[in-house]
Order: sequence, then structure tokens, then C-alpha cells
Amino acid sequence: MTDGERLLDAVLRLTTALQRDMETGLAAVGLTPARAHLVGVLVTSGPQPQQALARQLEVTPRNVTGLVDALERDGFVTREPQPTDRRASIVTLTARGREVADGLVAGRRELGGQLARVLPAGRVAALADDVAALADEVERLAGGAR
Amino acid sequence: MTDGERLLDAVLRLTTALQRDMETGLAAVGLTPARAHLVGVLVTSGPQPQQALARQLEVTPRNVTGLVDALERDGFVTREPQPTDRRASIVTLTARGREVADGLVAGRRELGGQLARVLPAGRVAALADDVAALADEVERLAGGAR
DNA sequence: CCACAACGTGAAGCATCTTCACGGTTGGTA
DNA sequence: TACCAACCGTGAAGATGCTTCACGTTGTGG
Repeated sequence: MTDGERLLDAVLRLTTALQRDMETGLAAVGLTPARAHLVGVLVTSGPQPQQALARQLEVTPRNVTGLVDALERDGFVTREPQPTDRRASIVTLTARGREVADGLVAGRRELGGQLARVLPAGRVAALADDVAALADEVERLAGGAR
Repeated sequence: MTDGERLLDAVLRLTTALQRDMETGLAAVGLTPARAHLVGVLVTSGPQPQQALARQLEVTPRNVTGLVDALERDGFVTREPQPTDRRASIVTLTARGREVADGLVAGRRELGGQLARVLPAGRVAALADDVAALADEVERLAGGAR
């Protein structure tokens, strides 16, 4: 097995483990990955109409409707009417939604710290750069085929 | 942002890109990730009853039924009766299934090569080790909470 | 021979996600 | 100013992946 394949294997394993880890954490606060993603966008970009959310999440507007339905049902967000355009409604985090979102950010920070502690301090930054380079390449590969 | 968070960000980005890349490649040959996973198990472990597949895929036997239904419908596998146990049927790759599976293996090898070429040759092996260490840690974290 | 275990699947349900169609709104243009 | 095309959100229908529960069929140890 070449080093490249070993690398790919390791990345795939990390991917799986990370995904599992995040999903269980999300489930603990009552969120699914897709809904958490939407909450994340609300945190970083503020209250928005569903169209804008659909663009940022790269899914269809119809799908956003369903995600917001669930988040609204569970009390994480509300749909506020937009006075300037009665077609659109603004999706806004509730207090509880903001709480949970803050928890997610904290969890992410903590996980970053735990990962950094696995390796010698000096190597973490370089590793981040290398992994970023890999990500760039893969994005390039996928984009080039577009 | 700490190095740990930068690393986590890079890994998450790589994860997303890699997943997209693989999904499009899979779709091109008529497979979904879950069905490809099942095909992969058949390649490495040979023809098996659905129970064994369920164990290796870490999903419920009921789910395997659906995956095999689809793969059988599309001509990638067949269900052969097992003479020694009439309850079970053995899931086996068809010629076409084996072809497609070989293609997947080749694609994986190629992707590994492409990733290796992104970085200086000397660093790939070390990177693979580091990423593997991260994967170990994340698996440990998830396992510890079990 | 019989109770219990194992194999696969029907039924029902949840989460993502898609496409298509439609109804209400806006906004710019004839 | 009337009008129509573009736009917002959502109903309907469907594909995929997963789960649990219930069942019928088959194997097997006592």
C-alpha cells in the first residue's frame, strides 16, 4: 500500500469517527446534522429568509422549509414576518436556539483543543496547513470535473 | 483561532470535499455510498448471508435487505440459496458487480496517488501517521463516552 | 419432539433531499 | 396604472438510508 493510500485510509477513518462523534453530540442537544448546519449559518450570518439559507446550505429552498419546520417545532427558531416583503419570513434563533448554538461552538473549540493535544505542539500548525492543502486539492478535483 | 481549531476546520473541509467527490464518482457508476459500502464488503470478505453483512456494515439486518434489494434490482448482486440453511441466502457479486467494484478500487488508488502528489514526497508518510493518530483519538473519545 | 434461537422481510416511521406545481407578492415596464 | 414575469415559500410525491417491531420459516439442543 502506497503512502498516498495509507493517507487516504487514515483520512477516511478520521472522517467516519469525527462524523459519529459530532452526530452523537448533536443528538444529545436534540439536533440532527442538517438542522445543526442551519443553526450554524444563523449564528454566523444572522437572521435570514429561507432563500438565503438555501443558498448558504447549498440545498433546495424546499428542503429548508422542512428543516425550519422541525427547528420551529422544537423551539430553536421562529419565523418572523418581514414587513418589506410579505412573501418572505425571517428565520431567527430563539433564546434556546442561541444557547444550544453557543454550546456547539464551545464543543467545537474543545474538540480542536483535544486534537491539538494528540500531537507535539510544533506539528499541529503544519498539519493544519497540510490538511488544508489536501482539502484544496480535492475541491479542485471535484470542481474541475464540473 | 487556535491551531487546533484551524486543524479541525481543515479536516472538516477535507471531509466535506472528499465525501462530495466520492459520491459523484459513485453516482457515475450507479451506486450510492451505502450500496457501495456493501459492495466493498463483498469484495474484501466474499459472498455472505445478509446477517454477516449487517454485522460488518454496522447496520440492522433489515436495512441490508433494502440495500441488497436495490443492488439486485440493478444487477450488481444476486441472492443465491444456501443449501445448508434454507433460512439464509448468500449475497454474491455478479460479473457486472465485480467490474464496478474493481473500478472503485482503482479509483481509490488513484485518489490516494493524487493526494500524495500534493505534498512533498517525504511528508506524506508522516502526515498519514499524524492523521491516523487523530483518528485514533477521536475513536477513543467516542468510545470512552460509550 | 419442542421450545428457543436465528434468518430474512413486511409494516410503519423519521430524516434528508429532490423535482414539479401552485398561490401569493413584488416590481418594473408598456 | 394595469400587467406580467420573477421570486418566496410550501403542498405533493418520491428516492435513499436507517430504525424498531412483528412474523413466518427454518435449525437445533435437550
